[in-house]
This record gives sequence, structure tokens and C-alpha cells, in this order.
Amino acid sequence: MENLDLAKNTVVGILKAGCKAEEFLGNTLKPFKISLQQFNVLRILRGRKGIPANLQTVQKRMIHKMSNTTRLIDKLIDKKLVKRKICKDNRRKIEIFITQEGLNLLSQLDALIQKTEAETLVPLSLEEQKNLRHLINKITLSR
Amino acid sequence: MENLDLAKNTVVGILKAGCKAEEFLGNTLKPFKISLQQFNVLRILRGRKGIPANLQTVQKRMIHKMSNTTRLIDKLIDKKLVKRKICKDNRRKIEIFITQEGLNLLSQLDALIQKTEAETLVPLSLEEQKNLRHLINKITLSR
DNA sequence: CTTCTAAATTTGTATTAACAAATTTTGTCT
DNA sequence: AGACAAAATTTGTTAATACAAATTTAGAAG
Repeated sequence: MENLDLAKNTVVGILKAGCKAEEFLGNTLKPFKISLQQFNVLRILRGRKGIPANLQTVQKRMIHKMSNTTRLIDKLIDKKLVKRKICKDNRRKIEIFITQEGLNLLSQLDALIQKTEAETLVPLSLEEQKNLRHLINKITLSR
Repeated sequence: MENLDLAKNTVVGILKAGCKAEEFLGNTLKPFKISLQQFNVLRILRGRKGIPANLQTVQKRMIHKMSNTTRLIDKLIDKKLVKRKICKDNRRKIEIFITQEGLNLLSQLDALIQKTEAETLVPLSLEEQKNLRHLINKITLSR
């Protein structure tokens, strides 16, 4: 009965696939000296198209839920890829923006990352990818 | 065209699912003070059923390929869950065993982990799990 | 407006992981 | 056996992450 270990094998498979994807993407990002987590935050900020984000907005959309987004963003600020601003009408609210330099970096990366994503999924046909996406989404969207 | 971002969405989904699985498993292991990586090494060693393993055997089977398995195993030795032995007939060869204490810990964890794995996959039927496992394996087994 | 409570953010500390260099081991060839 | 090259392992150092506690902020209630 291959069913006995179905859940175990599936979960281990998910973990391995996640590691492989992280490895591939990490290798692509390495020459640019940013981590996958940092890259994802940059993409989140770009996605806001000028609308500033506060910490929790960023945190909610992050792939890796980590306990310390403050310092992750500090790193991006050190690299001049991101800025913190104090809102004019509510000076207690701190808002986060991506800088032009950050946008430039992302546009450099876009094509490379797209290629890496494709490489990761090479063993799957388009139909299989759709199928996989559907199944995976069922897992992740359910919380 | 939802196809434009198919690969991107699929890869992001894989990453998220991986994080979710790590989170669930990590929470289960937390009260026992071992990390998921350490737990996996223990399971690898148990799987050898008394046959000792050397470092690279362990490394090859690890889910998280990390650069430093030596210190990971050192941690397990500190916790008395694992032992290093010097082979009699070839005293240069160092072999790694799981201790009785390690086996006891694993048998305590087995049921809990199984439950956690099931919880992670709750949104999927058995058929869907099989399907997912198949697709995921295509990705991970291809290297 | 002040007070209170819950949520969000930051900070300090300890643990873990990444990276590169150095060392040790393995196996082959003479 | 001895020497060498390649692979594996260990070690030092730096960077990232986890965890818990402390601080700050937001919003409700009086």
C-alpha cells in the first residue's frame, strides 16, 4: 500500500521542492548580493506602484513569515534600495518605499528570475504546471 | 492570459507551501527542542536500522542541503541523540549512529508528526495528494 | 482629552546557517 | 609503500534568523 506514507511523502516532497526553488533563486540573486527574502520585499514594494506600505502590509505579503521584518528592511535601507518616510498628515505613521535604485535593480533581475522560475519547472508541461499551481494553492490559501 | 505568470505563481506557491510545512512541523518539534533539520537527520539515521552512516550518506539524504552538516550533528551529539564511533577495521572512518535516546525521542514524535503532516494536507483529497506528490516528485527527482 | 488595552514594532540576546579557507581523507598511479 | 590529486570534512568568521522581552502605537471607552 503506497497510501501508508502518502502524506509523509507528499510533505517531504513539498519541502524538497521548496528547497530546490530557494536554491535556484538564491543562486540567481547571489551576484546581486541580496537574499530571496529581501528580493521578495522589493517586489512587494514595487507592486504597490508608489503607494507606500507600512510594516505589517509588507509582512502579510511576505513568503517567509519571519519574526523580524524590521531588520530585514534595515538591510535594504543600508543598500539604498528602500526608504523609510514619515507621513506628513500623521507623523506617527512610518511608511516604506522602494527607491529608484531598487526599481532599477528589480528591472535588471526580472528576466533572470523569470528564466530561473522556468528552469525550476522544466520537468513539467504547462498543463502540469497549472495543475500543480491549483493543488498548491489549495494548501496555502487555506488559512 | 493567466499563462503569463504561470511559472511565477507556481514557484511562489511552492515556496509558500514549503514555508507552511516548515512552520507546522517546526511548531510540532519546538516543545522537544529540536529543529526540523535535526529531526530529519535523526530519521535518516533510524532508517539505516543499525547500519552506521558517514557524513556524506547523511548529507545526500537531507532535505535541506546545507554547507555544514558537521556542526548540525555536533548539536545532536550534545543532546545525546547521536553518537560518533570510530570503525574498528578502518580507524580513519568515522561513523554515525542514533542512540537509544534518539530512537525514543523519534518514537514519541512519530504520531505527532504524522498528525501534523495530515493537517498540512487537509485541504486535499487522497487523490489530489497522490497527484500532487507525482508532480512534485517530477521536480525534485530531476537532478 | 485621558486612560486603558491590544496590537504592532523595535531591540537584545542566543541560535543557526552561509561562506570561504584550511585540513584531512580517499583512491589512484608509479 | 609513497606521492599526488580530488573529494570530503572540519574550522573560523560573518551574516541571518529565532525568540522573548520591552517599547511604542492605535483605537476604544469613559
